[in-house]
Amino acid sequence: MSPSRPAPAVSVDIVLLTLGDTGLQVALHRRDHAPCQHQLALPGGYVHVDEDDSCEATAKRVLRDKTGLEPRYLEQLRTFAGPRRDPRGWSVAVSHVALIPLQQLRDAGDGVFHFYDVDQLPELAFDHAEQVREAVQRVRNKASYSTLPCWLLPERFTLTQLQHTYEQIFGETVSRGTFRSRLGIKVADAKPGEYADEAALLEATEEFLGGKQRPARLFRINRLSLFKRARW
Amino acid sequence: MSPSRPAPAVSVDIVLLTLGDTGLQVALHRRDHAPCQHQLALPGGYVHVDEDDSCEATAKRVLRDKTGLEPRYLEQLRTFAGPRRDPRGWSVAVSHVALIPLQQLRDAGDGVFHFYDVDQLPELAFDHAEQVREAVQRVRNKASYSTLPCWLLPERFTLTQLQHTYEQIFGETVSRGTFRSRLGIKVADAKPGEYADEAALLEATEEFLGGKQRPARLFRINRLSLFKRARW
DNA sequence: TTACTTAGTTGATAATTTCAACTAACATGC
DNA sequence: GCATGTTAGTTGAAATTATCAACTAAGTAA
Repeated sequence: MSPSRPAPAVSVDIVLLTLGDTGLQVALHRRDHAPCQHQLALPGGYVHVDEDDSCEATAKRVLRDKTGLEPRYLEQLRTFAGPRRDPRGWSVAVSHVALIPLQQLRDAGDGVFHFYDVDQLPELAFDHAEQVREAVQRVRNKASYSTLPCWLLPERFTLTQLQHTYEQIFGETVSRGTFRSRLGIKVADAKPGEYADEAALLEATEEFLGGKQRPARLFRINRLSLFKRARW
Repeated sequence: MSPSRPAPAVSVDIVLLTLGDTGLQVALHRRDHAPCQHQLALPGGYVHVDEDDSCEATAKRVLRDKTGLEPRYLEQLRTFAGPRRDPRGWSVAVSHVALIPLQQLRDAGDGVFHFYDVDQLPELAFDHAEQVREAVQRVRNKASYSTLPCWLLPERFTLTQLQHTYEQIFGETVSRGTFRSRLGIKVADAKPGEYADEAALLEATEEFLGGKQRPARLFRINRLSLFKRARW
């Protein structure tokens, strides 16, 4: 039983976000071909049914081809579909959010993407502006109750760096005490060899980032953790 | 520029949940045709590109055709895709969650669906069991911080009915005081004509459900509201 | 009128959050 | 060495918020 009507085209789009000096930025490229030629657009591509095992696999392949990188954080955002989002007709775009630290993108060489502040978006092709808006909303919301912002930093980072990341995502300062208690960090309580207690959402390493003051402990994260929420 | 490879088939699946005596139940039907003939499956169907304006529209059409109903709550869950979920090859299923009160389903006539407790799922066709698991997880999680359970009740309901709904979703009792303060309900504080104050997440009506005791005020909901969360 | 049942409110207590002040660890310059 | 500056990390008292048992309210039934 195959569908009796024309199947819509299926593509995968990626809202690749990173943290620049001015806050969250999105990676865009200028389209070479019609439709929407010369317009700014999200990276994306068609599913290769002979090659890709899932839409996430398609997203990873597209990013690998464009940047040589594999994002440490990648999640499906939502599927955008309809008759009018692409002038060629009914289409389906499985949209994803990827987070990659800016330094990693710089190290991988550039020229492929232009980065734009998510709060000052230029005109975009297709429904890509809507995809970016939803992605940013998702990231801001998730940042408010989870350790998601860690994926915008290098693998090891200090608590102050992480706090600044949260502040840049929210666009407002957060209290240092509140921030640390939210993460459950109590370095000193830990027994030798384990520097994060039960409640800690980050993994403490033995390394320190020594600058021109007291060195700060470097932390690491393995999986997304959620902040404690009210019970019933 | 059309894709140079075969396009995967795109369908829409719906995890239709309702509240039975024993808790959350999912609507399943037995498949008439191959593949997975005679197996239990979620309602779903192919996108009609000449008819549907979006995947939500496809979902609504499928539900209308099967039940004659339009769900008051419908949201996209996630898109499931890959080469192995359907024996016919690479496929894409845009999965949705729909909530409909049991009474409404009963009134609409039945026979189409069988209802199964979500915690005692039988074997399902394709990856439908995974879709149900994710949908239930989403609903349970969202119930913990929002008024989502309201959509499992008739349009007007009492606070006690709503509390029982939360309890059935969670599978545990909740304190009446905690429950009411979470919803910001303070009926008496309201000025004449408005029975819900600023903080209230429900809209109070002027009607009461009189049983064999003190009548309970009926409430209504217009949009999903989120409980207050910790500030930064 | 009394007893019973469920609806709705209240407020003292318990738990949690917040933040300013404190201590710690380094560098630098005298 | 030692004072000073700067950032890291901790502490705990005060402020806020959550919780639940006890109370009041409004109906039915006998």
